[in-house]
Amino acid sequence: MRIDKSEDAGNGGGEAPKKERGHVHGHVLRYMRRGLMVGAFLPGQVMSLRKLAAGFGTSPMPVREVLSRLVAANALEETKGGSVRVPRLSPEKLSDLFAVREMLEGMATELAAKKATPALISELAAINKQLLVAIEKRDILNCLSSNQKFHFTLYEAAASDVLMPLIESLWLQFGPTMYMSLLIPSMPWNASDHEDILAALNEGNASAAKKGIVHDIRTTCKALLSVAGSQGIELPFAQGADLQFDY
Amino acid sequence: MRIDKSEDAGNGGGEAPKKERGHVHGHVLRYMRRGLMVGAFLPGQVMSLRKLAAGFGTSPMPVREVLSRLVAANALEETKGGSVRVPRLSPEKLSDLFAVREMLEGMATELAAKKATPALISELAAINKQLLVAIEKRDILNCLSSNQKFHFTLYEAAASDVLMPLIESLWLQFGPTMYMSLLIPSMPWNASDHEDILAALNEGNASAAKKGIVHDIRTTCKALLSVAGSQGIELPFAQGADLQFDY
DNA sequence: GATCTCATATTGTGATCAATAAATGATCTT
DNA sequence: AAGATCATTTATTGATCACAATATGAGATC
Repeated sequence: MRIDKSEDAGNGGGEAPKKERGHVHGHVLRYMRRGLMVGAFLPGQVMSLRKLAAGFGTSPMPVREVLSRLVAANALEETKGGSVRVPRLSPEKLSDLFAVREMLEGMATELAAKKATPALISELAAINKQLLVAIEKRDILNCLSSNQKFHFTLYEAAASDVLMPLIESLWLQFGPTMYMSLLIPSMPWNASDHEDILAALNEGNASAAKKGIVHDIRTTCKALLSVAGSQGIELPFAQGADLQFDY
Repeated sequence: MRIDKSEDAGNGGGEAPKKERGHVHGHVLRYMRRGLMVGAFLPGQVMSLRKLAAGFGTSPMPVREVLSRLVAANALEETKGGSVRVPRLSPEKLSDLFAVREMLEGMATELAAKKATPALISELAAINKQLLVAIEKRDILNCLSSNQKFHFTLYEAAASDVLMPLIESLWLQFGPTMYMSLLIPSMPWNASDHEDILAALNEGNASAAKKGIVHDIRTTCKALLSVAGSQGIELPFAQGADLQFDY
């Protein structure tokens, strides 16, 4: 069969729009997921199929599928009109979210600690060093990124393909709010719990590692709630409708 | 087979293609979710967009979106070719699944117990009565259905819109396997833990209620694993490719 | 000046189409 | 006769089209 795909190369004045089939939505999904965790999208922002498709250089169809999946993962919510937007979290929901995080990520940490290898620990230490640098420079993007990397490489070591998707769903949910909060000057940035966790992993003390993660999560939650209480979660943000694809 | 979502009847000799816009996929999604929990789909079964669309009397498009969401919720998995199928659970994954169930549903039960009203308790008691009847009659369908109803009305009382979706995701995952296992004669059917939970709720004893749920889940897990061990999870089933929409 | 109404534009939804890729079956060769 | 190759069929995927509902804005009315 194989009908000679041909005319991309030799075609001099190629008018062909270069069809390029094959699984675009995987790309888009990864991009959006990362974007949600790292602050490319803001709470309350509505996602437009056509705008996003234009941004990704594709048709609305793959984007529709991706948004659909993110809605299913509770990372996005749909309005009565069928549009999807980034949810705006109430302090209560944020609190619930972090309570569940403590359980799930605590469990993952415990499992991971029991399987921890020296290679894993040194990898985590390296990531934490990057995090410290990002904190030093007040670099929100790299701070979120390396913090996420630290947690997820740790949980990945638990090798539980049932815990992992649940944890990811939670991170997708609080991601945008987390980014918003880091914009506030009074928000404390620290990674002291990570040091404790590394120490616990070195000692092979699983329950101490778990305690460390739980403390880390609880501290973050308190910080988030305090800035939410002082300034209100709903900050006025100007860039509302526009996207930032350059990260 | 024809699902007949609404006014097919009134249309006399309707030649009109019956455009019927407006959110078909909600129907399909609810139907599929229930179907997964109640045994309409079997582990290993591959879902055909066209077949399903024909069954629902719609085009492949809304079905595609629904399947996409179910994949995102880990209720279905996609093959390398892009098809989606009902996952076949390994004993290890089943065990992991139920370990997480214990945590999440235990937490939900504890919260629910603290908010339990007499109305809720009597509702749960009524549902449990239906369950007992179903067990008596060895009616798999109503057994699964009322068991699911018992658990979910209990968890619903926790009023946590972060726990609920996670729990639903878990149920969607083990649903098909659960149905398979109930087909095995040696599988024990009982609802004794539910009685204990009702008693705990009546006493306002939250931790006892939690213990009851955890015990219920653990018992179910052991039963599932034992039949998996004796007969293997992968039973040969004939109806593989066909669907049963009539439940 | 505020509110209600209507027209416009933008959005999502569902259907159809073209094209790729996988699965299936048949034919040919060894 | 058994295995491999190739063609046919069927599957999903991405693009485009038509329609409906919603949101937005301007204009008129009270």
